[in-house]
Amino acid sequence: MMSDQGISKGERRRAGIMTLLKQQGKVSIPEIIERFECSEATARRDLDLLEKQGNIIRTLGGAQLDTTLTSGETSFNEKRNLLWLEKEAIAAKAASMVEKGDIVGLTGGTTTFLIARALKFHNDITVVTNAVNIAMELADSDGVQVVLTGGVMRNKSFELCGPLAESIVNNIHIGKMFMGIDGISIDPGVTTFSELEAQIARLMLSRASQCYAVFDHTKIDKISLFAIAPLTEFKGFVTNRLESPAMLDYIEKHRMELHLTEPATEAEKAH
Amino acid sequence: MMSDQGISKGERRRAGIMTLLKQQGKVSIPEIIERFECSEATARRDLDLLEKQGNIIRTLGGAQLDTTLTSGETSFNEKRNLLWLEKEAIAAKAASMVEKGDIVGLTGGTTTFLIARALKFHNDITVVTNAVNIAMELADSDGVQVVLTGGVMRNKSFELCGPLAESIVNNIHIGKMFMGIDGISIDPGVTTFSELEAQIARLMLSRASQCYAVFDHTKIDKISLFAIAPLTEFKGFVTNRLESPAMLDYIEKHRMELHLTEPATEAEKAH
DNA sequence: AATATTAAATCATTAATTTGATTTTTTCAA
DNA sequence: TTGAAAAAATCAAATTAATGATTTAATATT
Repeated sequence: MMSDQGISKGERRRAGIMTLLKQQGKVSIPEIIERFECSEATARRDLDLLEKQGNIIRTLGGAQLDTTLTSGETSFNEKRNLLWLEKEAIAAKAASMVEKGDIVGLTGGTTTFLIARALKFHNDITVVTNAVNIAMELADSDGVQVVLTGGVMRNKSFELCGPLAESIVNNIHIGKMFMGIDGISIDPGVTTFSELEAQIARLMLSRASQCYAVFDHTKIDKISLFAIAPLTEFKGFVTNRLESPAMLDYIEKHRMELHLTEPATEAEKAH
Repeated sequence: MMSDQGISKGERRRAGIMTLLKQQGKVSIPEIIERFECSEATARRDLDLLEKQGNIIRTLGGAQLDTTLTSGETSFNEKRNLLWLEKEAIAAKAASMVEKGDIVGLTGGTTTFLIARALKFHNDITVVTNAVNIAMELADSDGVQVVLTGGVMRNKSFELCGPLAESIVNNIHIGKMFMGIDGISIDPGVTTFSELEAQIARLMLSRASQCYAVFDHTKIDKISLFAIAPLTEFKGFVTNRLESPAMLDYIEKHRMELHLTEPATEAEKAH
């Protein structure tokens, strides 16, 4: 059936809960169950949702109005595709490291593409990239200036490579650089599948003040065909979790930054 | 499960339709069906929804961008719709001039974008362009190597300009070049709206063995703000019709080529 | 007017979301 | 600690929304 004016059963119920809350300052779960004839589970879910929207504060057995009327929107959500979710979290983390006025470097890759998407609504930043799809993603963003390295496009991967690309990269300076990679391990360091992409990545790295490798945990202790650089070339790493004690040791010993999106494990905490 | 930051299938499809529209000014229903692998019914429903949101205007067989916001003329849309067919014809004619092994240059613009689309299934050619959307269009084409000039992207027009772009263009050679323009007349010659685009166009022209200006008849005897080059710099012109006797005279006298997509009028035949 | 094309309307099917029942884990108060 | 209450997690049923196939009406084009 068509939703009348966009008011679904659930929305009506949650609106009712808010009315109750405004009337009495707080509500209990049993109260909601009785009043709206729903299960305990839905009552909880409604309160969770309202809390996520920043309207109320959960308490034991119910909820109360948020007295601090600062409407802070906290909307971090769960999704089906775990790896996608993790990449989005990694991208968000990386994007949060970007500040006004920054010159941000992005290589090609899924995670870096998501960083670009996250940067879309930043203001007064410049993004330097060799990925055509990243440039397209940022094309309608007013606050972001996009500089694309030229070069020959690798069909299907959207990456610009070759001497022409290199000649441009040699003429620019990058502030914070985020590099998408295919493998990371202590010994060869950071690696990738494609020789051409490795070369341009290496060059961009050399032009950047600070370079961070961004990757999900499946890339850890994996070695791809072509080496980009040893770990020591990097300012730090952005990933969801890093459970390898050896790598944690290495990162700590070399005073490199580690940005994690998931709650730290015992091993990680120890460092 | 909840999807709130996650983009639903339908939303993604409609966003894709908007991107298509921004790139090409219009879309057809079959185009949507092919591109997004959906039924005719959903394609229609999507367009209806987007129209309801005020973003686009439905036309017979598809939709086009709402241009009434920028130009208040009522009949403008019909004109534009007609022009589309002519631009496609012009693009097809230009594409037919391309041969195996050619190095083809394309500036930004609607007509040149359509040339790129027409070149998609050519084999063993190289396309050099400063337009990001043209590179994207050719990204999945096996027989076409794409070389993108780097540079700063002009947001919304997808064109790469500036010194970086120029430094790359200075290092390449173009065989047949097709230039999109905003105005053409005997006296200042070929002109365009944007200074930056004029400059990069001028440079590409200087690097090309043969350069053709491509335009529809509404550009004839129009003069835009920035001059690119006098007519004599061009090997020839590709358009739908050219009814100006003075320009016909001029073209004949200078032994330049004229490629028309519409049956020649008496005036044109006389030359 | 006749034909072909496009649009609208309808309905069955599929996909997605919401919900309630159940089980497991966590938290709180003694 | 331990038991009771609350919260979270899990799963299947129910509801709702989205889609595609089909039919019917409208519209361009000749």
